Amino acid sequence: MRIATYNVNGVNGRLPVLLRWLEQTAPDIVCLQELKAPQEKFPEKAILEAGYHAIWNGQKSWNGVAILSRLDNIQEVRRTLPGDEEDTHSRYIEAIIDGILVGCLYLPNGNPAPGPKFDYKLSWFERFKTHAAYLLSEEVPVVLAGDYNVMPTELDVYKPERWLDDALFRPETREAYKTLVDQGWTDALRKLYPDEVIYTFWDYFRNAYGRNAGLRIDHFLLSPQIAPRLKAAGVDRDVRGWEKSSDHAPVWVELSALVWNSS
DNA sequence: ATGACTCTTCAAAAGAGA
Repeated sequence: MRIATYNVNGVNGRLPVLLRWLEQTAPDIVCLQELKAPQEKFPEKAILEAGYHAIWNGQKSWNGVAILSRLDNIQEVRRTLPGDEEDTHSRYIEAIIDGILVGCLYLPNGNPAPGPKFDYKLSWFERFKTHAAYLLSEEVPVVLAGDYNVMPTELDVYKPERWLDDALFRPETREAYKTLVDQGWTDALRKLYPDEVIYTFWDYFRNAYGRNAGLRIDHFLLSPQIAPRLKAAGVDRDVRGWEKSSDHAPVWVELSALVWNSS
């Protein structure tokens, strides 16, 4: 079972890239962020023809998240993050697929910081932590995948000293991520590659991809009921080099079907 | 320290992204 997450940066503008990547790598489940499309403009037909059923939460111009599955077995649980009825951003959607609860998130960027956008980021983060703690209390297999807009440590930034005041790297943001993980989650890529430089984003400026001036901001968090099934994980780095690519690359985890019980 | 690029939209300039 392969689950992937991909910030597409415009699901219609990037559709050829998305379809090519789906065909090449054929993940079982896909979380998409930054659809940048209203609900009625989601390319459902093209996605279906590519072999995927989908649920999505669109929004005009910005945000937007979706969950795709090769099997028609998506049980939608929610399409908003609990805790603030006033929040109009489409940044969260959650479903149960094959007994796995999948949460697809697009955490706010938060720049410029400090300011109202940074406040929104931190309050969204707090709501997300509250919900994540609830999911842990359910003691079921949970995968929280998406664009967290956080570089967790200095290892995750090409030049940490340049990002100290940025909303993606400020102490408050890193602390929020750390306390989230410390609830009992496994950061899948760091678990398998504790010391490696891994990036999931390279901006469009100054040949950042060519220079490998990247960031690791797209993450997979696994609950204890599924973390032992983690077999492999990686970044489809080459996709970032394709024509008309998103500024993010897809990230994936491979989960074994069964856990070996040593007792 | 700036600005580099690319997306979106009542469709030209502007906001957002990270």
